[in-house]
Amino acid sequence: MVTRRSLIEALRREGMRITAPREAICAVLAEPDLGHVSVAELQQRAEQVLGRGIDLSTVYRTVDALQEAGIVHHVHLGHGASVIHLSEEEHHHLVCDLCGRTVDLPLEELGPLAELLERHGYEPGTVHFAIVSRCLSHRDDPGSAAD
Amino acid sequence: MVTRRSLIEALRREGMRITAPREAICAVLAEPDLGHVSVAELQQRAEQVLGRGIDLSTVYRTVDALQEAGIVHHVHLGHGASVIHLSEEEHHHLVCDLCGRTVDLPLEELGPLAELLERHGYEPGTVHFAIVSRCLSHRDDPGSAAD
DNA sequence: CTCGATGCAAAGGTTTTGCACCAGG
DNA sequence: CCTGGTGCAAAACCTTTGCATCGAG
Repeated sequence: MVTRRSLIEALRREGMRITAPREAICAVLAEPDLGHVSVAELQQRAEQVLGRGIDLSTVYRTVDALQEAGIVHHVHLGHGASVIHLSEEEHHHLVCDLCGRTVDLPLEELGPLAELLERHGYEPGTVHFAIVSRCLSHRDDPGSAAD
Repeated sequence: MVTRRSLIEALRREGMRITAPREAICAVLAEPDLGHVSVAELQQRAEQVLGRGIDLSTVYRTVDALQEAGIVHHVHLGHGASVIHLSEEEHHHLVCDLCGRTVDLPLEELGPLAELLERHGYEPGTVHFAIVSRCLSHRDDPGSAAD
């Protein structure tokens, strides 16, 4: 279980300073039902927590710091902005190439894939990834994508 | 086997006009050893074929047209620009989150995954996708990503 | 001749960077 | 204090769009 405090502790352990914006961002990331958020969403929520504005670049830099610390990862889910999620949350994504609809895949479902990654010298399990395909309602559409 | 001519025929069949830039782009896409190219690379190669400049927006629009026709797809391989590849070339990618190193996966290796996609109402087989993980030399690195 | 394609330029969205100032340790 | 974080502004990067002109059919 990740708490606001444990995230902040991790930052401190990395020799990073604890500032108000970072505390707010950590608070948002520790929200129990948080799936994955874009940097812009993270900014907005953190601003609500903090009660004042936080610059986007600050959010980007804080996310970088949290990535350095191995606490979060970001993934590019097909088109548009990337999303941030806790490294602890080991799930992956199925993304529809056309409508962007996303389904979370629990780790257990990817057993066979792990072996495949391993065989090619890639690390299974640790990193979040996205599988882009097409959902039911777009299965037989022509090739145009949604960007 | 995809040839320059077959690509152009496909465009014509879609009611699209055959212009010099499009012929050059099709010629590049038909190159036998072409794996996947970014739009910028496609532009540069097509300019060499054509012997004069082609505007980037023209390349984007031609790629869109070829996507409409179902001839090519584009994928976002993690960070940076997306890459274009022939739809016919049914392979997928393992991408290292940290260094961008890419391994091509033949379709056969993804058998188990197809069943998984199917179960979640996603279309297996048709769409190119990328699996982002970490390659051997970065397996135990901290979280920082390469963007 | 007509409509679609082109080139150019401008804008849009995401992410990064430079810099002066502020504040955590 | 001193170094690192912040906000602001500007830039970089990828992609899309508006518009006048050109050329394929």
